[in-house]
Amino acid sequence: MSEPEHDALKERTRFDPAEVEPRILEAWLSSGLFHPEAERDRGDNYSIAFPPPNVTGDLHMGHALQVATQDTLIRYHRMLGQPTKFILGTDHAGIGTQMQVEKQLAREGTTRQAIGRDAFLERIWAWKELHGSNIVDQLKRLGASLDYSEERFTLDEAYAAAVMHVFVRLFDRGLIYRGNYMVNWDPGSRSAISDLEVEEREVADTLYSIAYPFAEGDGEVVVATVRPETMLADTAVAVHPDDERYREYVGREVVLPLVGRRLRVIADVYVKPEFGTGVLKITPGHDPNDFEIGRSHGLEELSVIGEDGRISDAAGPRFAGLSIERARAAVVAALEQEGVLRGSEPYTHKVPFSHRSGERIEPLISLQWFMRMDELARPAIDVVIDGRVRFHPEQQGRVYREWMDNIRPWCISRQLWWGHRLPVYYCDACEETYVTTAPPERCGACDGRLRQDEDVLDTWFSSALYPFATLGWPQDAPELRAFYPTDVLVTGRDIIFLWVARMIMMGIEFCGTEPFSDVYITSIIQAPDGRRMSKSLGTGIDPVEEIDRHGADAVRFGMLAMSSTQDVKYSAEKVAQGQGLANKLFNASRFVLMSIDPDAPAQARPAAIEDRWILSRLARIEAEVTLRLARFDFAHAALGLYDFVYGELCDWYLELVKGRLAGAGDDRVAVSSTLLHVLRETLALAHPMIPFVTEEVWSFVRRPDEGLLVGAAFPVADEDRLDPAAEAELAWAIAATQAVRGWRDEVGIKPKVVMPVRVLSEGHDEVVGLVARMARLRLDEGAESAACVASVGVPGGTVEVLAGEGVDLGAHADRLEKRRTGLRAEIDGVRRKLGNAAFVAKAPPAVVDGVRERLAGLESELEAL
RNA sequence: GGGCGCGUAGCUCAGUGGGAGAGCGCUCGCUUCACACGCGAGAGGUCGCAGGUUCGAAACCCGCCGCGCCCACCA
Repeated sequence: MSEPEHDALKERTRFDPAEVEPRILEAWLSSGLFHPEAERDRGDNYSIAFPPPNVTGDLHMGHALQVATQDTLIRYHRMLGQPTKFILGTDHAGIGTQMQVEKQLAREGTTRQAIGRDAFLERIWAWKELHGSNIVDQLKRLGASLDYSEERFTLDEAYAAAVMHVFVRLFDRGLIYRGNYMVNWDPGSRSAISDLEVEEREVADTLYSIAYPFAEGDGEVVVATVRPETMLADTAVAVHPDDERYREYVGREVVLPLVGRRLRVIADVYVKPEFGTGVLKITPGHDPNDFEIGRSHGLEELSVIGEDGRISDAAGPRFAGLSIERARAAVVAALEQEGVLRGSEPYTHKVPFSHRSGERIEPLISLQWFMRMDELARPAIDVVIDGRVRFHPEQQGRVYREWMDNIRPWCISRQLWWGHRLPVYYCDACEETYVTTAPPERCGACDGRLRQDEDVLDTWFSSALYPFATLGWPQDAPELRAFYPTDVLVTGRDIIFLWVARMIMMGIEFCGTEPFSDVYITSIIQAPDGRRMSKSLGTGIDPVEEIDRHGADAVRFGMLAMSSTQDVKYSAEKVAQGQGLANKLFNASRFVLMSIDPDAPAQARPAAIEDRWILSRLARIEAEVTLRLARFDFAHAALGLYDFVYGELCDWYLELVKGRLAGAGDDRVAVSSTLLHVLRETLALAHPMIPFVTEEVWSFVRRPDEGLLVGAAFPVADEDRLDPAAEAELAWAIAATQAVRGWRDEVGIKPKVVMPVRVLSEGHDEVVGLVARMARLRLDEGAESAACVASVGVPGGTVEVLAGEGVDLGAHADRLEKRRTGLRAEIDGVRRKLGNAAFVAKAPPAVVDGVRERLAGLESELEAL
């Protein structure tokens, strides 16, 4: 380090993320290290496909957590020397994006229908250009080492071609088909949505009882319903076949009130005799269960609710055009008037709502495109069973299998404009349909004009191809060969079915192999009060604001420390802890750089017991972090690092060697060498987790021939440096230091006073000097020189305090007595344990010996007092 | 209805068979020549409740109480 550098560093008493981060980021980006060349085959290459954020969205805490974990893995593997690719892409997010732009249009007093499909799509693309780069800037601020040079978008030409290719192939295989089925209709987005986009909410409704008179006029049956308005589309009434009460009714006819239609009484095992009256009205057009029953009995399927969520003309002039709520009130009033309303009671139950628009789902029969999933699911279940895909935590694999075992057809068409339009063409003149990526100009059968299907695909259909469509599939691209399959997929629990399962199915189907070997499921970050983090609730916390406040390293560390196998509340304290670590590491580094011999090489040169100790501890933390990362245990990796830096490196080692650094001669060179070595290893060890501060400090400690830390080697634990003897000695020294400090504090001896003492403790000659330094003691070997005025118990011995200046003993008698009482209680407990014959006989000898040793230690301390 | 998870210091959470821990907060002391976003020392816990297994349980088993999440077609 040059003198000006040295002086500049001296002034920087705090780590300033706002000043450092842009500089470091720029260095990384221009280094080209985020972009691996795809020149080799898969081999030991390492890749992760970052879950594509919505293109017009903002970074949220879930992203911050995912960046922290994935980028830690990516940086770690890059430092292991593996060609490493962190795949970047954004998602067009069909419904979400379209609805945002529709809202914008609404503010302008127009609609997408009014401006037309082409103009509308232009508007969305313009919107995307405006907002799309935002998310990438935010990812950079977190330090995500994504391959920014190859950013993908799910509507890119090449990506879209992959989607079309998949659709046609699955159609040709007979897995994709078109048909009239009951779907979840979202009146908000005016589109069908899949089962997975529906959420159930508790709603307080009313359960109405309605009498349906027999056609012959001899009595009635009473049905119960929470949706009286759907009675207008009833086409049957059902009872359970074994229900004695109604057996004779089966086959008879009732008259539908208000409408006058005759309905057959049918028998079906679906009906629960114990619910309500045991008679169920059947509305195949507006209820999923009734739809199934209707199909199996060949019932007519009537529809009285339109795609706008209002009563349609089919219901007749009396109710047509009414909203569901008003229609319900009107129907109930009419039923009452007709004298067939038999009762009503409050009823709370679960009702489906659209996850996207928040509106209540209308089950409707609709002509849609579906995909049969059972055939694709089978091999995707197998790869999880035989361990080729491993879930972390494991139980998520069971959740996955449970869902896959019961998988149902997927409604893949959406009545939207923003997305991949179906490669399906209909002939205007005849019945011909073409499903192809290369449609002919005109119909091959009748030469009629072709018209493309209006619908687009569910966004998740394209997302399912993400790990290979981003790498150039279906072309035989070098990137695909080099980086598919990817290694780990990191995402939240909420999209295991929506995304993870479908990627596994599609990866196996189209690439012949599962798209990743490990699935790490992250926590869902909740607001500090335990509620969901969301903008609408006002509980959201913006990761970028947190970066502004605490720095990117702090946010990353906090996220890693928070990460868990279950949902976690956002912890500002963990982020602050990360900020503390970054600052601590920075300042410790300043101290090292300003104190060491400038000519000392970075190498382990232990010249004293504390050197052997820190090298041993370093080897242990290196092994631990490595193990934790391999197990996706980020919290313990981060917190273990924190403990090492604070609890061992800074609190003890730096303090222990200050005297030697202030000295001269070869020992100063030796300790400087070791210190520099330990610092460099620590920086490299910490870099994957807190990259900015470590890269910044690295610029001061790297050799002229070395590049950025991001491209340096990850440290390997040196087992030869493990030194249990040195660890035991330092453990004693630390305990002794703390005992003496505690005593001094209690008795009120001023911190500056150097207290004369005599240490009576066998076998710690190598470290008593260290205790003296740390506890401000003067070791008085001349035993006769001063009188012993007090004694302090330390493990396995005692420290006699001698008379001296500043040694004013006040309340120490109390303290000693307190300590004695505590010791006696502890000794009693341990003796009782040893007196238990069963314990001595049955417990492992090592445990018994350990307890005996502990007793001996406690006894000698008590005796010393 | 089925499944999963959680109840440990004031708060947020580690610890999963042998001496109750961390961060934050709190108290006391310290302008110690890296850091006051600091350093040192402390206080604070019937480990949800009740049984069981074991020489030994915060941890393993059973039950109960409380909280959360996921899945599921009872109108």
